[in-house]
Amino acid sequence: MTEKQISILESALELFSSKGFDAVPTSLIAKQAGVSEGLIFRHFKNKQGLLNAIVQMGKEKIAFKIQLITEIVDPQKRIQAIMEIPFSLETDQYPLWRLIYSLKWQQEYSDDEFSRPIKEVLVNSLNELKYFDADAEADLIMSYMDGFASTILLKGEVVNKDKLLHALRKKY
Amino acid sequence: MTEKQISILESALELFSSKGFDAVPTSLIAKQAGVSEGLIFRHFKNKQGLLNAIVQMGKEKIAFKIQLITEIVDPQKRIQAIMEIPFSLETDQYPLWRLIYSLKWQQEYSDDEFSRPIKEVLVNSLNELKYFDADAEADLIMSYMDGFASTILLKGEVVNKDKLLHALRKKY
Amino acid sequence: MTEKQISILESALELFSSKGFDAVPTSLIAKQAGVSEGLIFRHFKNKQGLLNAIVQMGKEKIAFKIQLITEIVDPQKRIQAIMEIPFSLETDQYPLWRLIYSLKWQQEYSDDEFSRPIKEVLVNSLNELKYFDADAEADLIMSYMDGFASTILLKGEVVNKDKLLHALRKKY
Amino acid sequence: MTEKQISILESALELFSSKGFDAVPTSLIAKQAGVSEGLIFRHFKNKQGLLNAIVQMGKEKIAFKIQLITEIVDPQKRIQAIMEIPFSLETDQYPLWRLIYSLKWQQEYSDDEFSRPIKEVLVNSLNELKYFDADAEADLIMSYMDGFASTILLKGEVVNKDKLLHALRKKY
DNA sequence: GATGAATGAGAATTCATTCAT
DNA sequence: AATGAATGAATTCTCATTCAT
Repeated sequence: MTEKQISILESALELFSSKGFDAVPTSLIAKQAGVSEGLIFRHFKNKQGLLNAIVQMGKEKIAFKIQLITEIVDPQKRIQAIMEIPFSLETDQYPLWRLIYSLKWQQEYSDDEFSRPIKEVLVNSLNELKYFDADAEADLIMSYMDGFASTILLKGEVVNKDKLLHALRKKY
Repeated sequence: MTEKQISILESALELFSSKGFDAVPTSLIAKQAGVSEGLIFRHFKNKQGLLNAIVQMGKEKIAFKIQLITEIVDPQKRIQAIMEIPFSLETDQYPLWRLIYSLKWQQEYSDDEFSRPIKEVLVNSLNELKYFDADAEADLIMSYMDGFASTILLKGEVVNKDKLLHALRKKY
Repeated sequence: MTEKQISILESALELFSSKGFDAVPTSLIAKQAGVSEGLIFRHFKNKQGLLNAIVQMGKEKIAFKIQLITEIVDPQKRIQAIMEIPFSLETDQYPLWRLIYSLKWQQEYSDDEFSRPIKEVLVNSLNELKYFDADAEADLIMSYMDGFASTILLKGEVVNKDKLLHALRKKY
Repeated sequence: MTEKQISILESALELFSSKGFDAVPTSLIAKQAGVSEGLIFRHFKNKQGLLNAIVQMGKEKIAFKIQLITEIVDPQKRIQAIMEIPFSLETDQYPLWRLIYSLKWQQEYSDDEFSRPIKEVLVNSLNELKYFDADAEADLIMSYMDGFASTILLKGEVVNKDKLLHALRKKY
């Protein structure tokens, strides 16, 4: 990937995640990336292709994170690691996650490839722990996660993350 | 409000909530509402005005719901009622809530007028219960709520709401 | 003519003369006249009909002015009276004249019915005075008149009318 | 400036000057210029921007003309040169001048940047000639000019320009 | 006579995308 | 690879006009 390709991806991610895919003209992406308008189409075929590329990168990053978690032997600790993902995100990863969360709400672009691998780990871990209804329990945990993630991604530094994390640990 | 105005609002809500504000052309709204496109602008000034009208109605509906909850005397029960809002939504209210949740992710349209009154009730109730850090605790509860709401609104009938609710009651 | 008809005509004249016929929506005329939008069309058939009505009134006012001037016996004095028309306009007549002058520049609406009767008086008077080329001389005088009229109508109180008039009298 | 930009400017000038700015749709300009409608907006931002570009070019042409006149040493001759500007216009410059004169009558677009430099030259020249009230005298001369210009631009070949010019020279 | 809701044609403007260079 | 001029299809919005009441 050339420097300009990366620049396009970064600008697009930034803009898509703050304004929404449909609200961002490709011309603005090009401008912010410091490239010509045509270049986006040479590299990514069309606007949707640009989104796909970003989403693909996102999936890989998540897969990597999940991979690490899978290696934890204790299922209890594995589950906890999953739940604490939202708290472990670096600020520079926020745009990607914000984009992923915002796309959920749009029929057209929605895609559960993001949550599926996470849920799998949870179900497996819960089964190891002999939970009766692992699937429903996994949904519950994923709900908590989504709630925390939303709070953190949207309120940013306004919310007291440590307090939230502390409460979460006590409750769970 | 004339019949056609209502029809426009309903179609717009339906479409905005499933595809996203920016992805819906006014021509489609008009078509679905069975009115001329010009009528949208006569009644709501512009597309944003149409969104505002929907959002305003939403705020009023929420205010009403909150009002009822405020009348619960036992603070513990009041908090529980708040947390269980996502579970008590009628299916025909889903579009409004989906729209509200999706707008959160768009800088341009985001507006915390929805969550503020809810948080207020929580903070007041927690104070009555002499919680040490009512504000952070309220944020925590709101996180749970958001998580459940997202799950219910997005997965709809796929997820086992009773199971979730049961789990929630046990945990909290 | 009802009060509302007059109100429509006045608002339309005011608006057409300051912004130009094509730049004024009928809705604005209705609003400013304090009547419903539909009423304009009931009374004047269409927007063009409204302009025609104003223009017709204008022609009548001018015809009246010319009539008075025709009654002057001395051809020299008659010519002078013509030339001084721009200086004798009441401020409340400015909008009508501004409209007439602005329409001149639009092919579509241009119409020399305004200047023709004036030129006729001039040519007749010049013939009485045995001018060699009365037609060309009339054009010259009309040019002066147009120049003064433009200056007065556009600069309004900014320009020193007495000074202009004095100069005109001396020169001619 | 590309060929197409020039073509747009020429078509727009032609159309604006004959029908008036507000009476000309951009689609017509594009058609006449042989370009896509979108191109107008790419190059000139919006319809007003197109007008501005034309007006700007006009100002530069006038500035050039004035510059030449400024170089005349004899103030008497300088004034005469100014007065005779309307007579010295080439037919292909008529559209520009017609546009300028028609815009005068529209509040929204009116702009005295056209007349100001001309008046300045006049005032300076009259001061050199020790005129008592140079400013009022300049207004007078500008009135003459405007009158002749209107006549020439609107009547075109119908009017006998030589005769007018001859009369003007004799009178002044 | 008067209202104002409603229409539909068209106007300005945007924007993804193509293409010659 | 990269540019930026150009396109054309949509999109938002305007406005003269009609019509039921």
